[in-house]
Amino acid sequence: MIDIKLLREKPEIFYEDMKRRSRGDSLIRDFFDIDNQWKSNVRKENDLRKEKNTLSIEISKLMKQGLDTTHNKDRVREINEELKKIDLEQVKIEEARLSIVSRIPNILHPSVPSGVSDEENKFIKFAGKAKVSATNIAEFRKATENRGIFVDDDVERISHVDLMEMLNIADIARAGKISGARFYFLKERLFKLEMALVNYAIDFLSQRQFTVMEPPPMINKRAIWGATDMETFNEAVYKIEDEDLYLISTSEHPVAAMFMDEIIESDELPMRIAGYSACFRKEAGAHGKDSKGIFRVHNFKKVEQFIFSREEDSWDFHEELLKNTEDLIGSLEIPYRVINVCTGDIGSLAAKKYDIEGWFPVQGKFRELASISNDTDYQARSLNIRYREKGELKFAHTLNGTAVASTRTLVAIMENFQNKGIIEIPKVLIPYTGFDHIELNQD
RNA sequence: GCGGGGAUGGCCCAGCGGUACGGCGGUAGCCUGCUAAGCUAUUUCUCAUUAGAGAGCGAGGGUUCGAAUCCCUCUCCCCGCGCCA
Repeated sequence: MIDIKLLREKPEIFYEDMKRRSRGDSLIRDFFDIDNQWKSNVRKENDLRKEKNTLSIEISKLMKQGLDTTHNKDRVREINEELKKIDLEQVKIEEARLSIVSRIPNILHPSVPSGVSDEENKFIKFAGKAKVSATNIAEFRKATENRGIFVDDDVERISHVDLMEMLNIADIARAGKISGARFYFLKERLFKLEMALVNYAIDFLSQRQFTVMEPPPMINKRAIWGATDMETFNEAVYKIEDEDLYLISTSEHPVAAMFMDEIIESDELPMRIAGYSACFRKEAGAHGKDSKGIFRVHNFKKVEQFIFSREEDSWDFHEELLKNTEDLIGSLEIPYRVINVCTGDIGSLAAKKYDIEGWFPVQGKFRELASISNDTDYQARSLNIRYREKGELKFAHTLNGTAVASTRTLVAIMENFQNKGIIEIPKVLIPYTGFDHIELNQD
């Protein structure tokens, strides 16, 4: 949530921000309309309550003297009627105001590029060496602004969907039978590779000062509303029937909400936390997209980096998170590019967001593998997470970034590391898998 | 699931129908050669910002002229019992 005080004091900041997002003024103007109504009601209520309090004290005095109090009591009853009316109105106004305020996005960092769609995300860098087939070279060059390093790919590559079937390492059809589309059974070495990826990422972050943990996979409404934005909530979040519980779509949410309503001593900051969890996503807005295989699924595993920081440090930590994920994906030998996500694609929580997109040689394009955001104080304000510095309470800054997302990274490995019908294992993972390739599963 | 206890400003804690007690910590000032101690004021949110006013005692209802206090519903925590991977 944004800072209402700041909005009242410096509305021009928000008008300017909405302009950069090409979203128009109406949301901000609606806020002031309704906020003025709210203020005028508060004044009315305060006046009435003042009169009521005065009368109440008088009643107590009159009673002690044994005098008549009916006149005062009648007036208080009248006031109560009036208060009830205004209060009813005020509840509605507050609801409406909250729904407006919660739709006002975070204030963007100046370095966020302006743009309407993901087409205008800004290329930052490329790393690795991509295998690019002749038909995809133009696309690759464009996507890396001619700075991508690649070799001509003469190997005949097949999609991860076909590869999984050929090697008998996943069962999508039976998952469909019992659960529906976008579910999967992972079998044998592909399953072990997933476990290896997760364990590798956990060890990787342990060595970089992260406290590793597994959070609850379901959280209540207050926590999820505080941690997420409406878009994610509507498109991703599953609700548990008859319970105040929601399945998490990322461990970012329980980890962020972990310190809800708490005050952190400033010498405990920064707190680096790595959360590992299953992630459940409805994928409501993705009908027809990536409908085959395990690229886009309702459930996957993810290791997520999270940092609570002081307000003045968060931009440094944003770069640190990016570097961690780059080092991690780089160590897996997956070629990738980093982009600075533009105003039209960034969503409402983040003040700035980097995406790391891996090169998928079969699809012939870069696809998102990781997303690294600085939410500044926006998420912490909704969750009421503060820290104390020299006796002053401030909202913490929160940052999050993917370390590794299981299924998508598996697809990246399957597309990049297939070799004459087998899948080679990235070197750093071999100590975790105990094997160096995946061949036909005979079971 | 059953019984008992609890939730009060940043923290601790009193109040148990008549304007929220006190301590600790924080901040500002005074005092002191310095430090410590001591003294004074202040400490949440909202409206108005000049004086001032209102709200707030886990959440939501109710009774009452008046509720932290009484009644109902719910949430979470602690202790015991039961069940359980």
